[in-house]
Amino acid sequence: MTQDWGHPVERVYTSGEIQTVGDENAPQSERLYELLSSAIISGEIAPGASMTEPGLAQRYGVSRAPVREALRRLEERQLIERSAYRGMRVVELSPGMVEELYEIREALESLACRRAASRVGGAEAALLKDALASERAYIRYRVGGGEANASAPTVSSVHSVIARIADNSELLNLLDGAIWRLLRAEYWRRIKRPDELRQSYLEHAGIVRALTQRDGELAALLMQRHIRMTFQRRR
Amino acid sequence: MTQDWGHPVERVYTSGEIQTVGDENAPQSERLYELLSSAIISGEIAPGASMTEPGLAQRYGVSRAPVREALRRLEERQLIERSAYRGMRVVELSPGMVEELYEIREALESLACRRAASRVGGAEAALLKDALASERAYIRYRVGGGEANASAPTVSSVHSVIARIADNSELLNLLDGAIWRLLRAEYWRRIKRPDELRQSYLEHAGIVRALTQRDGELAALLMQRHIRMTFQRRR
DNA sequence: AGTCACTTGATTGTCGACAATAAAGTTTGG
DNA sequence: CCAAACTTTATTGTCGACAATCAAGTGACT
Repeated sequence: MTQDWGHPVERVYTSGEIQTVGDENAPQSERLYELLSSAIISGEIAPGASMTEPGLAQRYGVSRAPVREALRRLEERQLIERSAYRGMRVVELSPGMVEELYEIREALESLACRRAASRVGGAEAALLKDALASERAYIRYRVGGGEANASAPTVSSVHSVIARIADNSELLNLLDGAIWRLLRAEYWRRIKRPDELRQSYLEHAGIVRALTQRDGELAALLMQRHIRMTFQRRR
Repeated sequence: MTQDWGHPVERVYTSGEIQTVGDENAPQSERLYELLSSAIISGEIAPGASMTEPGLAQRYGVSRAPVREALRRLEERQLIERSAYRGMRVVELSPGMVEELYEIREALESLACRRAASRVGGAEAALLKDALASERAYIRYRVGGGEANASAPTVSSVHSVIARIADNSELLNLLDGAIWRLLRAEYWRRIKRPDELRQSYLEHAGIVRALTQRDGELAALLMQRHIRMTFQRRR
């Protein structure tokens, strides 16, 4: 259940269920949905890239029906947008939208902190410390010259753990949706900057400290500041 | 562009575009999506009600393809949930989930207030006052014995106006999604209680006052309190 | 009677084909 | 040479049919 911040294929805030990655007998439409969304998030399919139903159907060797369903779901998630009868393209996040998303994250993740603080027991504290530890390990690996590819150690995100401890499934959903879209813009930028990761780690550590002391207000404040800082650090 | 809080068919927070209600040459899947979602929100299709693709297809006189697409979108919006190969049913909001949604509204709508306050000019102040006025008119109508049906005066929601002034399309989207689901549970309860509407109006007025004075922090605080109160007032 | 395997039934997943639509390209008239 | 109407072409919207899948009902066996 270690979800990773680092790998584009995975969702950041997933609910607690076990996600069988290579679900063999999953419907094609589901497979396509996963495939396309990770391709979009990872940037493999560039923002603004146009795609057509027949094209995708042929590329993935299925008929148009499952393609359409996957596309409808992506559209509802606002990862793609259709212009009637003339293809559809991956939505581009304007700088303004990215700022909006960061603002929303501030609000929602502070809320998550407030909720989480009152729910932190021994087990939860351990989870938080684990997350920090794996983040440390990841930074060591990167600083040691390790590349940011699939073989990198898994980083279970502090954000993800907090959201789960907050135990608000609706909040989890929203964060999942919002962050998912951010990821696409942020993943590649972050991954190339060990110094930023380290600074981020320090802020995470502060938040975790506040949480283990069950100081929700402080944790929320630190989280808000952390997200704002993360936004400002993006050059 | 007067969006109403009162009528189940409409979405509460809609973005600025003009919504041609009876879009004649819209795809069937779109029509079905609108139809089903308003039916679900208005309670016409009860929570927990199960429905099948062939059933819906026959009922609305179309094939299964558009039905499936509409259902996939509803599923992505989490208005319905599927249990594999055994029908699908309208999701029921547990009391816990309703509380979660209210909490999220607190966070997001306070944010909307903070943003809106710094953007309030003459035009925006007028919009806010209009919203209050139409709310007053609606209450007068209800108190005067008017029934809560389609012929009731339109209430343009203060919440909706604020969200639009906040000018954050992502925020608008999230509120739309979250509130949409709340509506279903809240609409019929609220509509039957003029006293609650009146109390709500007073709180709205306070928020608007703070906004027109461009006091974002106060407006945010009042909004948070208002939403919490609304939650607590639900018996 | 209880339990297990099988059959049945209904529903979902997927496919290929056809109609509808709108954009791009072509022709024709001024 | 330009513009407007027409044709072409690619794409989307919709349909009916078939295969896959699972739940429930049926019957045989202990």
